[in-house]
Amino acid sequence: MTAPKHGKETSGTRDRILIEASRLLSTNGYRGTTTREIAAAVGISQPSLFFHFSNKRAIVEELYRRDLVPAVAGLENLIVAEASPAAKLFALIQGETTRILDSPYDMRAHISYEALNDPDLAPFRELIRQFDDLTNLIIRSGQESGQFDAGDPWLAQQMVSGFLARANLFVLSDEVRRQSHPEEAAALILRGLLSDPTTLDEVRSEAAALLARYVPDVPTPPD
Amino acid sequence: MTAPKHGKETSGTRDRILIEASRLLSTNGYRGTTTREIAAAVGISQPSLFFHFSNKRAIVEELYRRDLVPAVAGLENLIVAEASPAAKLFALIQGETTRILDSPYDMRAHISYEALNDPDLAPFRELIRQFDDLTNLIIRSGQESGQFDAGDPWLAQQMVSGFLARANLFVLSDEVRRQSHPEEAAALILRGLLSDPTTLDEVRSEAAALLARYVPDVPTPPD
DNA sequence: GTCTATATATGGATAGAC
DNA sequence: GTCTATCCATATATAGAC
Repeated sequence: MTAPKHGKETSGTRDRILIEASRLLSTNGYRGTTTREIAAAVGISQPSLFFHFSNKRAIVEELYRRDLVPAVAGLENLIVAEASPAAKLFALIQGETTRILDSPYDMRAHISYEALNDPDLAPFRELIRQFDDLTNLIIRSGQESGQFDAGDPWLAQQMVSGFLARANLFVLSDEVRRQSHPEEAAALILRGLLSDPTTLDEVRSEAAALLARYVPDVPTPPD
Repeated sequence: MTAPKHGKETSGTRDRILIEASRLLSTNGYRGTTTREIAAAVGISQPSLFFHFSNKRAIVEELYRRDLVPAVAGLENLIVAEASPAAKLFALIQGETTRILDSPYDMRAHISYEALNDPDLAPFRELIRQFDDLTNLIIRSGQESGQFDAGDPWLAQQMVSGFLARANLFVLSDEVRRQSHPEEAAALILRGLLSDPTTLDEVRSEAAALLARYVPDVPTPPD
């Protein structure tokens, strides 16, 4: 298993497989991406893939693990923090957008859930559901406290999740500004939700403090 | 070609193929959906598909044509209408969401663009780009007139497009309310954009008049 | 308009050498 | 850790009967 001492540098080839696979999977879909294509992109022969991963599904599994586990962990950290719902939601949108933009993997694929249709990947579909539920929870508590306008919390959650899913597409664009866009996106959505939009600046600074908490641990893959 | 007299009732089997194919394509992706599966869902043998469509790609082509052509046509109608940018954007979000919810086809697939990766489907990718550009145009003109807050128009457009793409996913949910949600979604986004949120009700009624215009023609497929 | 039979290609994964 | 050769399953599409 060549366990690394310093937490980084897992294998080299293995990481390159994940990166190239994420791009191909996002572009051509799960069954549309062949192991030959992945191998060619990495620069090894097709059977060599199976030294690093037991099968094609295992590659996707690892990608979703690296993408979703930190996302849910970060959101859980936000939930339990001491802050107003608006600040939590602001930090969620800003933090998630930043995380997506900084990720070495191209996770556009997860927008469509196509790869997740495999029954073996059901646990990850469950993680997405959990993420959506927690987002919903923040919105509802904001509505109950009066900080958010009344309205269907489900719809507001779809708006947030829809934007975050879209953020995975930003990797394709040269228009994205890593520095300002995550915060601007959060402000745009919060303005739509806040009962009193003039409180946006308070929310923003409260969220800035919270964001320190939104630094998910990098999980150690068991494979 | 058995040209229909009354505009409806194209073929029967052909329509059923499109409906079942849209579901399967959205669930399993383009290359993940086999012609055998589609045929089985329709209740015919696999080779019988090729009587109605020359090949698998032609099915996807027709689906995207039926989905995207009305969408762009409706948006173009809105653009040339006499109304404020905010009213146009409101009508766009409400109208598009309604159209998506009413569509007989499950177009979740187009969220990921996966099927569109085929070079032969490039024209439809172009249509999506056009739709996004027109949306961007409305937002920019609203910012220039001062009706919308300053901010990156690209980001605001991504928010709108992200939500509309997400709306394709609503077919999976039993939480969606066809009547109220399209309008509520439009209001939520507009509140985030308007310089003066108190004008939302004026915008809403201006949009209601516009929506009559947002009734795209059903295109006659050439195939 | 739908069927059975089948040609032909391509994909995931293994065996075993180096 | 990577290679070549190869097995076996599955996919699209065609041929031709009914």
